[in-house]
Amino acid sequence: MHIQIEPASDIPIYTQLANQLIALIAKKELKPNDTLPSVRSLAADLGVNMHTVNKAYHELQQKGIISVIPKSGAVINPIPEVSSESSRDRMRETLHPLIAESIVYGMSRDEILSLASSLISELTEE
Amino acid sequence: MHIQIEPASDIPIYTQLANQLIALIAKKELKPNDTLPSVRSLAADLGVNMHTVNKAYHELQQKGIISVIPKSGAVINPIPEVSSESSRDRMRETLHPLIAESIVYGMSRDEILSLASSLISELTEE
DNA sequence: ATTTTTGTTATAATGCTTTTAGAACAGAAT
DNA sequence: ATTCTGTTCTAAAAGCATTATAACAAAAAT
Repeated sequence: MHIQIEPASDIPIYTQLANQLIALIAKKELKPNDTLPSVRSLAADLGVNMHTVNKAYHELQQKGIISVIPKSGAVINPIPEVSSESSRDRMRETLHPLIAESIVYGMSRDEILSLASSLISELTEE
Repeated sequence: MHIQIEPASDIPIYTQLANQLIALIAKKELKPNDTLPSVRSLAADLGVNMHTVNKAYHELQQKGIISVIPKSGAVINPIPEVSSESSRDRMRETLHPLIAESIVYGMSRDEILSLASSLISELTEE
């Protein structure tokens, strides 16, 4: 499972890990019902602490993306057929400051939408 | 200047402040060449420390959005006619994990693009 | 059935970030 | 000449991120 952690990044390790797992799920390289590596083995692979991996898993669980089953392991949840309103609301709040920043950088509506479209393609057709 | 800080948020105060200033600039409620309040007066208005406001200002300066002039004040820079490649690259990197998350939540391409479009409208026509 | 592996929990230590506070400085603005 | 400005310094408190050990009980593997 191609995961790369940059210890010197200003993004916390557990967030880097969660983000890359989300990308793998979006790309369907990880599919619903697949099991994730145990926190101990993945921590060993990445050269980080068990608790750091555990924190990433629980962040994903809190977002409803995986289920952590005590004493057993972590399983990827099905991707909803239709997104929930709470998910959409959350994404709107998260996206808001980034869209504002793009505008302030001089990006046009089309430029922003093309960027988003390009990222969607990269994450679904790659 | 309608700025609202939530001290209990998990988003740092200086980031909340920077985000809201960026939104005000995107909405053209703050225009190029406008001066921002002094760090002391804004800190007093918001009930936070001078250094917290100063940190927000310097984050905006590092992003090229304002210029902090020593012993004088902070001024809003012009919005570039055309966005720089480095800005676009940075936004792409920042947007990547959020688009992935949206996909995993079951949002369709159109749903994501509509959300982005709606946020752009909200930030430019409001 | 026994051993291994699993997630959970607890404690502890370290370093970094965030926030606040107070003070002093020198240049700009009034 | 006075006030206001951003800058710099020191200091402290609180929280977060990361690592390290260790122990526990249940699931999985043998």
